[in-house]
Amino acid sequence: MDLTRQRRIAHLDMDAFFASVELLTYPELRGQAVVVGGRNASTPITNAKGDKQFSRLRDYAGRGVVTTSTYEARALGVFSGMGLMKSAALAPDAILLPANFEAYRHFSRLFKEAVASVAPHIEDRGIDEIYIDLTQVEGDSLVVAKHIKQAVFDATGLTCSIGITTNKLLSKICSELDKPDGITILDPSELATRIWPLAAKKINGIGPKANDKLAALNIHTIGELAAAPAELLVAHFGRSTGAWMAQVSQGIDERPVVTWSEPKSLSRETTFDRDLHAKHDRARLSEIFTNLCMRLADDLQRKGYACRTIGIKLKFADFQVITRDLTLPGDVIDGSQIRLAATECLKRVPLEQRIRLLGVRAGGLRPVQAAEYVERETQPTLPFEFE
DNA sequence: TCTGGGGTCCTAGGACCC
DNA sequence: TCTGGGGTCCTAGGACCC
Repeated sequence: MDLTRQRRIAHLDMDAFFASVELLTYPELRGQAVVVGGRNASTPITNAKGDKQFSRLRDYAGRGVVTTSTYEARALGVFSGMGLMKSAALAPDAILLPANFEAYRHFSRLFKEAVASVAPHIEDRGIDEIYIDLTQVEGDSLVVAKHIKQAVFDATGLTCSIGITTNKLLSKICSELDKPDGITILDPSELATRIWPLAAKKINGIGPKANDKLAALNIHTIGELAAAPAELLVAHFGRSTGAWMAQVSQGIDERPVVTWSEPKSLSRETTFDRDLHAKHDRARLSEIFTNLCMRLADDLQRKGYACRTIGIKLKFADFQVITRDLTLPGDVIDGSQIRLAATECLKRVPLEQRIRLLGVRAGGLRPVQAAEYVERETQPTLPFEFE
């Protein structure tokens, strides 16, 4: 293999994925502002005449957020991550559908299989996006991109957007440039004209905090970042992040497309319908806590991992988040052992404030075949206390 | 009327060992 | 009594991503 050959990397992003899957189920909603989200959002009801009754954003009450929205809803200012109550103020007539993750996972599998039939070197980046290494794939980039998009559409009825460049960084930026249903192919020589004018936060890895810090240095675009002295960036962001920023602003990114990696942690968490108090709502909390541990144990068993570190996460009424974890002498996999370790963690948390969210995490994962269990004393099983 | 759930990676201090 | 440096593991928090 010629290692000096320039790579050809694609980033593929499904267009408004969850909302688009819902439109396959409810084609009558096409062209309308539709929002997916909210745990307690109600599924459409079909009346005696066969008409479907969709719930509207204005009827929603609760703590849910927008998981995704159609382009029509985005035009009204409704974007993912926004509280549903706030989006209801912007688009009261928008249709609200509950998230159906089973369906999304199904279509996720379908589109990834379709891409794999054209180009098998794929890195999974979540439910709705992937990187594809096209270096060994024959053919013109535009032709290959069209071929992939057609395969995805034939398998799912869904559209996607693709960016093709020499690396993951630039392809990720490019897949967004012509959304939805677009193809953007960029040659490294076009860096200054097409990438440098873009906002610095378009770089994957520059989030709200880093963006604010950059803005304070009067750096707003990728071009301004590229023009900034590396010493300035290192002084403000540290050696590693500063050097990384200097690199990516020049369009440099050598990260390979990684087709598989072992998971590092699994977790389950839940936000309550109302904030709960450690004392007054003790029974309810204990029940939820046990449930999270059991679901986590179930996830571990289903995926075939044991774990050695158990952690908990609490979010209080004021949104302060704390975590505690405990590394055990041996691997564990069953719910009651997880519950015991999580209870040990919980003992180290001050519980004066009302609690908004509770989570349990398993870290230090090992495939069950490689797990090492240690002898333990017989421990009481349920019920456990929440304290 | 605020703000979900599931992940990864990084940093930094302290313990502990050589 | 005082003085090291390096490496790894554990824990807590935080930024970021989808």
